[in-house]
Amino acid sequence: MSEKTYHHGNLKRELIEKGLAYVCEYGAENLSMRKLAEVCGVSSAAPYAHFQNKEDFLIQAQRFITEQFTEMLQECMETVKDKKKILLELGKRYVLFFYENPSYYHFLFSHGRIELTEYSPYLLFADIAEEVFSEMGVKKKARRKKMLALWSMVHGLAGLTAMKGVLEGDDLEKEIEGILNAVEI
Amino acid sequence: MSEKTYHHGNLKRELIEKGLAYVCEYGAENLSMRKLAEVCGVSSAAPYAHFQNKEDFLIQAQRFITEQFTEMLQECMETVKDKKKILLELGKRYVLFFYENPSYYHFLFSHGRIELTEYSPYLLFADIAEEVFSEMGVKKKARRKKMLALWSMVHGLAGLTAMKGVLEGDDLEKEIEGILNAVEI
DNA sequence: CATGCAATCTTATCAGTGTCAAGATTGTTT
DNA sequence: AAACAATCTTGACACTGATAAGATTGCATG
Repeated sequence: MSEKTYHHGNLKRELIEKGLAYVCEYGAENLSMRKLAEVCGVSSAAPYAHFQNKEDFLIQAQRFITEQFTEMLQECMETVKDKKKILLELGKRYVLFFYENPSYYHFLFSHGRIELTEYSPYLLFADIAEEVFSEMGVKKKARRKKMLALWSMVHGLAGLTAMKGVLEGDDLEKEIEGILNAVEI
Repeated sequence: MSEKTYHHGNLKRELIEKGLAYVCEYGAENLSMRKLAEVCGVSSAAPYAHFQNKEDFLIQAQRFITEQFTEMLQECMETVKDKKKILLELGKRYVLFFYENPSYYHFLFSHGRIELTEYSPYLLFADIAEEVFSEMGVKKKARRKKMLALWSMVHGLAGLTAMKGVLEGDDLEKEIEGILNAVEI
């Protein structure tokens, strides 16, 4: 495990994991490829065997988080049987995911790097929302509006909680629930 | 005006203005102090007479935008007489402000640089919202929840529109209005 | 097994960046 | 006019992203 061999063996994966840990601790703007290489005990040019450039690394690291986010939402969908409560539950998880790692929110949505036109897991929530509204018999135009309103609220609340000092309760889950329930959609 | 003197005379202001223009065109991550100095026709160390460091420059540039944002909201408040429509109108302006300059949204909210605990103009919207709810007779606890829900939605919608491809209509103003009206607060 | 190939890693090296110290130039005050 | 503070330049340092050339290794093919 800790043998020093010429070939690292698992560098790409370790770069991403250590990189994300670094982002969480020191912020994305302080992450450098060289420091990252050093942390992984490898020369400063080694990462460029796995990533075209820094931008490419950041994109792949974002995808890594994105996958976890998607899995979390999908797992949530399967556990919640009550179709009526599913939107609330998904929203709560959406917000909590980024509350637990505020750095991820900034890291993901900061640089306009993420395209929302193509399919992206962040649309997952939007898709589910639209589906639920559809089952509730809401018509297409209104459905899209409701979906965007809900998605905006959830995404916005995630952003606000990722900033300092907006939400501070002992029972955050209840607090989020209360906010999301404060509007009639 | 375009005389080349040793003392620039208005450098601090020009650095901020040209800096923001640069951010809008090429993105905040490509802005460097040296390039900025060059654009202003001044040596690379000159900016450091006006700003402690890059971070300090960014903060002051953010304040510059923040002031415009605040003025815009306040002007909006004065023109709209109907108290019931004021929240919708403010929300619309909030979103449109960042739609017109998506770079500003990323520039302002990306780096966790902005503290929302202390008084910040972004709380202005929240403050007004809470006031309006208060006049509507909503009680304190519920009022706060409604306020946060509305603020989240507006702020989130601003964020989504600042990304590519979420909102694309001929009449964007109507579209935003429709979305904000899709929920009963 | 050995030979060759492709992947991986290292060692320079380059241009660009943030930042500072020292000194030059200027506006302002006394 | 002289002194001072503000402003700007030059020159330097360490750090960064990135590339080219070469070293080391795993693996497939004969």
